[in-house]
Amino acid sequence: MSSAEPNPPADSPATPERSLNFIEQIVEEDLRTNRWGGLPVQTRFPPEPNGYLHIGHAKSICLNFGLAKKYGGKCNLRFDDTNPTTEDTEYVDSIQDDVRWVGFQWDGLYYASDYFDQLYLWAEQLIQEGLAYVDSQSVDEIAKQRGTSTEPGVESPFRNRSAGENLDLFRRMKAGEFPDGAHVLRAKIDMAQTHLIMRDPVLYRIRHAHHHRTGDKWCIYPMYDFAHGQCDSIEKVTHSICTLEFETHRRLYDWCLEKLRIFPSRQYEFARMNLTYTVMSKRRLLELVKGNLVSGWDDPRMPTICGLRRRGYTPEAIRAFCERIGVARFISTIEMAWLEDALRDDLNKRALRVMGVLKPLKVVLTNWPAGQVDWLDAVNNPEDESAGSRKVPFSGTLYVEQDDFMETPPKQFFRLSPGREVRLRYAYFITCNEVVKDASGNIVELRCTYDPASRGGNSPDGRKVKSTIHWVSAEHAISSEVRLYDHLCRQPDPNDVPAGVDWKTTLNPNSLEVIPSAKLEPSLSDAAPGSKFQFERLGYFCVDTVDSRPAHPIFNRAVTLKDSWAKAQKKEGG
RNA sequence: UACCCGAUAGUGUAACGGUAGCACAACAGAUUUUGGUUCUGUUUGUCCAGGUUCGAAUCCUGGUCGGGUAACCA
Repeated sequence: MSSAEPNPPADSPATPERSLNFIEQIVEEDLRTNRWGGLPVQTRFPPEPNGYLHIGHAKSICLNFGLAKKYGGKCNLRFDDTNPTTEDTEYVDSIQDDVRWVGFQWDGLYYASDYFDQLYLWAEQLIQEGLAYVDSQSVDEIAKQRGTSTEPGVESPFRNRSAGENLDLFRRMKAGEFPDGAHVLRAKIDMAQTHLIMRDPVLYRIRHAHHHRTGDKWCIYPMYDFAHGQCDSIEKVTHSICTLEFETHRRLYDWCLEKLRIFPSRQYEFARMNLTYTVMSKRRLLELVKGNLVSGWDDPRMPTICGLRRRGYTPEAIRAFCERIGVARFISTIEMAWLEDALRDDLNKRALRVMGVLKPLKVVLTNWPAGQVDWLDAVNNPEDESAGSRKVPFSGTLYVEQDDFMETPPKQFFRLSPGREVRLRYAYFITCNEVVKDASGNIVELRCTYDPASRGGNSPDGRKVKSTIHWVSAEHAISSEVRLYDHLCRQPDPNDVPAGVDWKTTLNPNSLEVIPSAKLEPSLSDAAPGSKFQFERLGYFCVDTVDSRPAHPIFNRAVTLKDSWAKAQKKEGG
């Protein structure tokens, strides 16, 4: 990870060979040509503290921090807090938590508001040099004069105020002499520019609002365009990476740095991503929270970092995902399967295996010695020998999954059915002899016999079974609430609705299924909040960090296991 | 509409004038005490039309389609 070796040997075990993304190419080119005169690569992650971070931000976090790490540079966390009316410390805290959780530590922690004094001085400088003026028109008037893409704008009648008058007015704006909206400071550029952003953009506006950090010190606040580039410049950011919608702003970004004659940070834009079966915009996420359509920002169905964390995602999986999706200038739609696959890939190697039955079907072993309990060895993780094994209790009354029994099975169904023998994982072969139904014909119990010689799961005579199913001992099982999560939206693109139809109609009504009392093996009774397990043959589950109580864990299903039987069935059913 | 940006298998992403590759998905098979994992194989692609060139995904021209911008938001 050190920058000492610009060209690590090909047999370096560090990271597998991957081609450079376009930003890495730029960085390497800059390094090669010594563009920054020996300055380290400096990046920054610049969230506005007005919402929670989501998986899209994770991409930016991994890019910015990853670049610094890869090239031996530094990355700052900087809050872009220039709009006091929408920002709050609640978000400042959550954002820091999330960045750390994703796995990065910033070099400097800054706020745009740290630089308000300097920014103000720069504004005065521009005024003095005739590059900015105070406009006393209303929002509407200014908007009207901006012109259109085809027609040039018209100059403000206040455009040619003297530097002295501008300075006086600007100082009085700062002093609080005017109400909101009375004046703005504008750059004096060119009202005929084809790039509308350059038609005398607003630099400062009056806002008599309490700021989460500077309190009531200021009543004028710089606009994004008059803050971001300068903040980058102050921090000697070499590569200022942002999303595509800021592309047109780059002209103004450069203009400010050039006119102020300060460190020439460069801005580069990459495409944000979309994820299938979910929404990502702050506005829509807020809609879900405010409308109580989810339980909060950290609802495990949310694509927020805290939601994914609560769901059971790991930082490693998130980072692997971000690495895999790449960086480009084309707005991509990533399949949710990629995210899920990244989690499975990580947890497969690390998660301990346990057995749990979600929808229990009682099995009585008719030849089991009454009252006997057998403690059987179960491997904790076949992918990791060092994870060891545990003892699981077995008795004459068990629960198996309802889905693992069919009275009249199709030919491809290998699991339990009348007259058929299957293996109980790590236990015995059992054969189903009788199906017990209630008055209305529902199957309520299976009566089976077990083969004592098959203890551990192998028959001495070498006979094979086509299937192994999971189970729990009825008298030893604990009952736990299990929450099964599915896609937030029912169609890949929630935006793909007819005009006038609310995207919320695409929400998946079955995105959460609560199982009040699943039957789980007893070792799970004291599972720690946040710990993750593979329930064999079902999926990866995480102990909920919010609602679990000591000795009463609640499990969230993070992701299912791949299930080729379910897939085949689904295909059959159309 | 104007300006800017983009377009490579189903989805992403490489190839930087010289054999279109990789991952995920899909499909088929092998292994398997998880219908998991792992392994092997297969299918599917350069938006269109011209031009330059021995040779074009790549360079040029025109078009098509998609996205962004037109806040006293960031």
